[in-house]
This record gives sequence, C-alpha cells and structure tokens, in this order.
Amino acid sequence: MQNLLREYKASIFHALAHPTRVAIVEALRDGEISARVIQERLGVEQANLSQHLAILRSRQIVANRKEGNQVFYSLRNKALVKVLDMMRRYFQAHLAEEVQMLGEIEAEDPARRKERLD
Amino acid sequence: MQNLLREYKASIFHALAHPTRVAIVEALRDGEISARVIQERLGVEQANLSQHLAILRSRQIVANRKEGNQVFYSLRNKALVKVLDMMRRYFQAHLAEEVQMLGEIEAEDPARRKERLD
DNA sequence: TGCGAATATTCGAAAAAGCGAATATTCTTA
DNA sequence: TAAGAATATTCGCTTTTTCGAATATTCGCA
Repeated sequence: MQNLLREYKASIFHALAHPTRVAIVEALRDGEISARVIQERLGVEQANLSQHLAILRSRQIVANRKEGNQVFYSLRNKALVKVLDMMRRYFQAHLAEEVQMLGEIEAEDPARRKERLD
Repeated sequence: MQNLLREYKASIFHALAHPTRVAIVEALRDGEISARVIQERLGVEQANLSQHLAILRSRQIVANRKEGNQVFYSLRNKALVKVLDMMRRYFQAHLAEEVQMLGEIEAEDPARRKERLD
C-alpha cells in the first residue's frame, strides 16, 4: 500500500513531466478552455495535443466537458493547484540559484522576472 | 523563454516521476542518510539506486556529502516533502472518490483505513 | 601495499514515451 | 443527407528510460 501510494505520486509527476503538459495545466489555471484554444495557444499539432490531453485525462488531472462540437478542459482538483503553487515556489528558489550560478542574471527588471516565473 | 521555464519545470517533475525516486525523497525527509541505508531501506539493486540518485543529483534535488567510505544524501529543499504530503491527501481524495464510485466502501473501520494510507 | 566495503559508471537489451501522418468519430449546419 | 469543423485514435518509427550485470573508483584498515 505504501508502494501503491508512491506509484501514484510518481504517476502524477510523470503526467506533468513534459513541457507541453506543463503548458496545458498552466493554460487551465484560470478556468476551462476548449482544446482548440489550447492548441492555438501552444502551437502544437492537433494530434499531439490530443495525446497529451489523453494522458492528463487518464491520470484524472483534467476533466473534459463536451459541448456541441467542442470539448472544454479544466483542472479537476484544486489540491493540484496547491501542489503546483508549492512547486512554483520551489522552482523560483532553485532557478534563481542556478541562474545566478550561471551568471546570467545581470540586472534584470525584477517585476518582469517574477512574471516570467508564473 | 517561457518555454525554457516549462522545460525546467518538466525536468523537475520528470526527476520525481519514478516510484523509487519518490521513495528516496521520502527516505530523506528526516535528514541525511547514507546511500547504503537508502538501499537497504528500499531493497533495490545497488547500481539501480546509484542511477536514480544520479538523476536526483543532476536535477539538484539532493545534495551529497562524502565522508570516508560513505556518501550521505540529503534534500536540498524541504518544500518537496510538503509537496509529497499534499499529494498523499490528493491521493486519498481520489481514492475515496473512486472507491465510492465502485461501491466498495461499505463500513470499513475508519482508523484502519487511515493507517493503510499513511 | 593490498583487500574489502561503499559507491559510481558503463554497457546492452527491453520497455516505454513521443511524434506526425493518416484515419475515425461526432457534431453542426447547409 | 453531405460537407466540414473539432477532437480522438491508430500506426509506424525514433528516442529515451530503465534495468541488472559487469566493471571502475575511492577509501579505510590489516
């Protein structure tokens, strides 16, 4: 059972372990949108987006609602948003550190940097 | 640039997207321990553990400190522990939902169920 | 110095993930 | 009912991941 839980956690991470899927989840942050809109926003192939959506669906990360011709996607669980928020802080902390290590930071507008991390 | 950030996020998720690596992070939650102890605790092959540790190292998720013959690993950021704890609750919620959907719940001792999920 | 313990790396094979092209399905509307 | 839009699925193919076996490295100690 301990194992089952770990496999579950890993499977959620796995579902998020692709830039396109990260982008999808971020696109859904502010509410549901149609697959078409997601596709346009991300600029990926239709089939490819559909495949990624299928993965997120299979992990129960997104819900889909059919309306006529279109399918609207949304995040299924607010807890996940909290997880993502927590990870966002993690990313900020580490990115700052790593970027600094690479010496690439050099007097950037802090407001813009923050925005980039959202 | 937005893309670069998404790739970074995905790479962190990816690093955590394996049950063994989740188990490693959990094993480190109370402080540093040696690779040997991790291996014993998880019951995996030595080479395999070392490979997983290399992945966590490369993503800067763990730090390692050499002391004589041994190497002690630790979490670079405790926030991950919170993330994992949150995911446990997330898991419980989903499991509860699914179990309920299957109608398999039927008066189980709540204390035992909670324990099983820890 | 040389042996043994702890850890890391390399290698080859098997499994899984990712992609675009083609095709299928489901609606809407003419 | 046929055309067309939106979405999903299937199919090969390539790339990546994962594993254990074998090997290398590093350190402490007899």
